[in-house]
Amino acid sequence: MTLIPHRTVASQLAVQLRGELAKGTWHGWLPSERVLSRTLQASRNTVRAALGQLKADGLIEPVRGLGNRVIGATHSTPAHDQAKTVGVLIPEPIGRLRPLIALWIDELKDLLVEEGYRLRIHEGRHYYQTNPARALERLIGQHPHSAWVLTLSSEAMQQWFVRRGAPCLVAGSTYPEVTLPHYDLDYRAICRHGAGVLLRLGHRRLALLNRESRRAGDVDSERGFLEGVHRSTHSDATADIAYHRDDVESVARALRPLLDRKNPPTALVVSNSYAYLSTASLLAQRGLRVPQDISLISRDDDPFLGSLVPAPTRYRVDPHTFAKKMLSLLLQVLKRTPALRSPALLLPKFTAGGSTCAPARGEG
Amino acid sequence: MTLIPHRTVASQLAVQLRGELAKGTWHGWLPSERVLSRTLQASRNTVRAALGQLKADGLIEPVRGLGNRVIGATHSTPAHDQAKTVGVLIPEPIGRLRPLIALWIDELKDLLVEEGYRLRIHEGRHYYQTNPARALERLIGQHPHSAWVLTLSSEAMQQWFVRRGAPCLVAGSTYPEVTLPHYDLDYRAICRHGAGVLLRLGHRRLALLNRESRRAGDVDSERGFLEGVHRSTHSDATADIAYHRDDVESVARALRPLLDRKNPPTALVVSNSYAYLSTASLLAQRGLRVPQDISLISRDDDPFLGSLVPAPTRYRVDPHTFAKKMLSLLLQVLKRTPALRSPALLLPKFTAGGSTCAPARGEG
DNA sequence: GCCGCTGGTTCAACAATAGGGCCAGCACTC
DNA sequence: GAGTGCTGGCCCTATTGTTGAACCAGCGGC
Repeated sequence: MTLIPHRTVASQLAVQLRGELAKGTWHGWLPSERVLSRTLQASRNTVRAALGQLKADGLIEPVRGLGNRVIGATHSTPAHDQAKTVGVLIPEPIGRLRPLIALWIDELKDLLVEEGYRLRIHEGRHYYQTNPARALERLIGQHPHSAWVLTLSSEAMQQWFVRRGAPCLVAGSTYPEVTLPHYDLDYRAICRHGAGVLLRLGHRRLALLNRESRRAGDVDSERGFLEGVHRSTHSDATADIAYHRDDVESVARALRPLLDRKNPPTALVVSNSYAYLSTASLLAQRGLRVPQDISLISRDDDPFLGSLVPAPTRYRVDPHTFAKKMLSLLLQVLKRTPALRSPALLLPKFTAGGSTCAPARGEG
Repeated sequence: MTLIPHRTVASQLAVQLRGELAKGTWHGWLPSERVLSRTLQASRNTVRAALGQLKADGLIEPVRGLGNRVIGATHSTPAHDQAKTVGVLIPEPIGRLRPLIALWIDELKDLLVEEGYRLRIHEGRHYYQTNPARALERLIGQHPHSAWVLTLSSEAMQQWFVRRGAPCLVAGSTYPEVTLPHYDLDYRAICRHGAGVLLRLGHRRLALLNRESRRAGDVDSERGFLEGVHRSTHSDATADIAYHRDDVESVARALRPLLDRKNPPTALVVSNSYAYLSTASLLAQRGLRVPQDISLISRDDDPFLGSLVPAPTRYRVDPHTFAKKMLSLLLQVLKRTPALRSPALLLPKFTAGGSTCAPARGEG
């Protein structure tokens, strides 16, 4: 079973118009949009959406007051028979990424196949270094994909793609002043909410175990967490932040000074579910019990968290909905639909687990 | 210029479905509306609208509780230009499978695309029930794939495929007297080796926390584990076996009687890395420390195990090599190469971690 | 200046679709 | 016989695509 590719009327019209252009139906100028709207029996808005795609392909050039000029068929539309591929940048082998990320990338791959595109995964730490220009320049020179998807992207990467003007979609948050289309979880809201949950339970010494990488989502997490604590009605509440690098050792290093204090925090919010695993097992090694001695919230979700005891209080995401949204945005990038405004962020569903409870008496 | 006739998605789907019916794609019953909705990537409402048109044409007849029956058209000319697709059977949504399994399936999918085949994933508990004949018959009637890949397959499934003679490859071990091509890890050798490692460390009361499902690989695990203990030079060594169902509660139920004994085991081998997570956190809840109080070995590997402290002693597999081997076997099945004898099993690499040590004095 | 045409932009109203939930009927397991 | 999990049938709401209209700025001819 093969899927029908272009479902919207606008896309169907674009296909049809492309065909007419190729046949040489019109010389010099296209019929006016109002005329096309009548003959094609579609509203002018819809016709304009179709014409927008042709314009993006360089087939026509609209001139205000005159009409849509047919661009010389000198080049046989190389943009059209270009290999329809999309590149995805990831920092690590897909097997080392969090399963949830692998899941939505996988699903996006399937969805793109149905649209006639192929997804190629490019993995490499060097794209994520402080000055990735060389590596990226070489990459997109070697792999002429129709568009790029950036996961876990750094600020330098995002800025490079803006400067370079290569069609791209950020899977994650963008940095201030970076105007790329993007889609992400609302980490700010998540961490603000998490702080509120812990405060309501009676905790007053909170800490966020955040990632050191300073990615946009992590910065947002930090902001949200601090907002949640400081804008609360509990002026005696304190918020600490410690940083890890996703590996066991760095989590241990981040955790140690917090726990060695005279008054250690009674509740932690942990970024990255791998780090949650490390945290939970490190606490167990120190003889601390979750949640009696310390409450835990996982900012991120992953299937394996469901096998832990107690079940982590966390924010659950459906990789399917994420992939669908990424697809629709990606198609906008690919078809260069003009009105590409990044949509609202995804707010995952809070799931109370057994890893949180009120602090021990005298501790709050 | 000709107008495009069917603009709504529902009409397009109706046209497409009519074509499939005429081709004789389906025998007896259409795929369920929910499945069609997924494969056609349209909402069930839209699919139902399309099916309504077919029903009005008398092509299908919906039966509540059963499905949409194909009327007449006893097309005995199926699969003329059969789509080159391969079906994979999995018991649960791919997101709930172990990440390592998802990884090799994903990689196999990519490899098959290069060979011109498409991989379709069919998920459902009912294919794994005690008598799956009905569900399987219906499945392969609805989805005429060129070959099938069985993961986590039960004995009844394997026997059904043998009887039915459908081209198929078992990703896993086969049961005795089932002569299907297959490829798997050598669980018997793994568990025999694991028992030997623990015995050499000085443990004498060992236990295997095995899966209840009695899948071929689990049966092999049990045999290998018992061999490892009983054929050792330590005649005082004991081997217990407890069963879990992959979920937290059943792991807890399996663990409790073992640990409540007067002389609980000092070392465990755990099947399924999710169960390893559950075990580790349940032990922590009881105040038992790994490895000082009890040693753990994970029979299975998965990326998230690397985030645990202490690092689990385990047997590591590379999903890439597994996928490559699966591809070559699958191509033999697809091309019906006569000499198809299943190759040697894959023996993963033993990796000593921090979760095993010699038993406490007086315990061994 | 006027007019009538062109594309560019915005808007509210509407229809199609997506994505749920809930129900009754059927087959299988326990 | 109770329980589970599938099926189609039906309902609801949110989102999205589409419509049809308005108004603007630019161009050419009168």
